[in-house]
Amino acid sequence: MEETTEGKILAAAKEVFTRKGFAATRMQEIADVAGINKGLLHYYFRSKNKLFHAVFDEAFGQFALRINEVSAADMPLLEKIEAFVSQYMDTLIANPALPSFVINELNQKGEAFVKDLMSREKKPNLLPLIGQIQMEIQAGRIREVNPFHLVLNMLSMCAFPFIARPLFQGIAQIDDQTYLKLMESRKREVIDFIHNAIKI
Amino acid sequence: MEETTEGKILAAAKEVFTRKGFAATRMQEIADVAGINKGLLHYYFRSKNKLFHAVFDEAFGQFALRINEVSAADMPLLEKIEAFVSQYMDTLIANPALPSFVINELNQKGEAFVKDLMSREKKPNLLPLIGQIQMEIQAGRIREVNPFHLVLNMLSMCAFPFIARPLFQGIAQIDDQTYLKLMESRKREVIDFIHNAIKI
DNA sequence: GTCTATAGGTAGATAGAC
DNA sequence: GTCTATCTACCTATAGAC
Repeated sequence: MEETTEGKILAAAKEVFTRKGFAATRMQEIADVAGINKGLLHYYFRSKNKLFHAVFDEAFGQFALRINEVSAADMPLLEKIEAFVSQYMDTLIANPALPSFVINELNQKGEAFVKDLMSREKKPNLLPLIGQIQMEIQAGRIREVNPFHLVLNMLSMCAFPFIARPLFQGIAQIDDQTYLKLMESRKREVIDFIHNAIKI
Repeated sequence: MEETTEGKILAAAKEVFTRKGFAATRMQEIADVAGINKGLLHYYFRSKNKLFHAVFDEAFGQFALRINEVSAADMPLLEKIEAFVSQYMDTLIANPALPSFVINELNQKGEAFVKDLMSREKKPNLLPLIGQIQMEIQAGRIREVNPFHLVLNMLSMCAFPFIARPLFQGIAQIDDQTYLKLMESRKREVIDFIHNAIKI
């Protein structure tokens, strides 16, 4: 992020909002992390809600963009799955707290919030990928799976380990660094898992 | 839940805490849902924190119990996977908001909270299941997969669709009932997916 | 046990000096 | 643009009547 005050605020807000969620976040803490005065937050972003939306919309837009790029790419299916898992997990390794942030807020803000989000330009579109899966099935090149569930499986295996990270780290008794290394090796594991699950 | 005042409070607290999370929950709303006076909440459970722990510990205990039952059961692996997916998803269909509640709070309460939780009697134990997977691999009865990741895959595919439910419902534009029906048919799909992924 | 009233503290937002 | 001081509202928790 830039060195401008606005940039420092956005970076700090992203850090605190993603870690604590909207309701538990205090404007004071954002100001402290940014190293500036609390009043400045309101000078740049009139309210907590507006600041939150600046952070959330950017995160969600990035998520949608990444999904759509791969979904609509001109690539053989198996390659596409490999590219998706690899790229998506790299993004998550770089921003481990992001998926739980997005999903928590979607859960808590209610239906109207989601409806509004899906009426934007930058919404995720999985139809190209689902269509491609259907074609591969009809051509007899992969096993007959439900395309919706296949996509859901792929997203689940990529994202869930990051969302449920405290749980698994707690169960397995491992530290942050070890967990992230596990996620690194996980990419290959998930790709192979999916390939074996759908091959004829 | 019982018809006693304490029972009504616990039921209401579970409903509101799971829907809004700890920070966004108001004691007043719990009292309203329970149909009682706000002061009574403090009479029965001294503080918001204590009331929260009563709800959370119960939910987490149930989760751990279910995991451990299947993990340690005396069953062939493929049967065990089938039983786990089927039973676990049934629980989630009956309590769709529970996993995101547990996981959100684990994310937000910090490391000390998780450490404390894992030092209890009722912690989840996946070692028996992982050991059994290792034995099957050594016996050459399933493909060589990383046991940790296999278990993670299974849990991910079961739980993630419920945690990310608003997202997928928004993307797919379907209502609550349709989504739950999709989850019903998903059980078979996930079981087959795993079997194909690990078979020789 | 159950209610009303209120204390005490905190957080978002604003006003105004510099 | 940036800071200090403060207003206002809300929320947890308690005190006390019934």
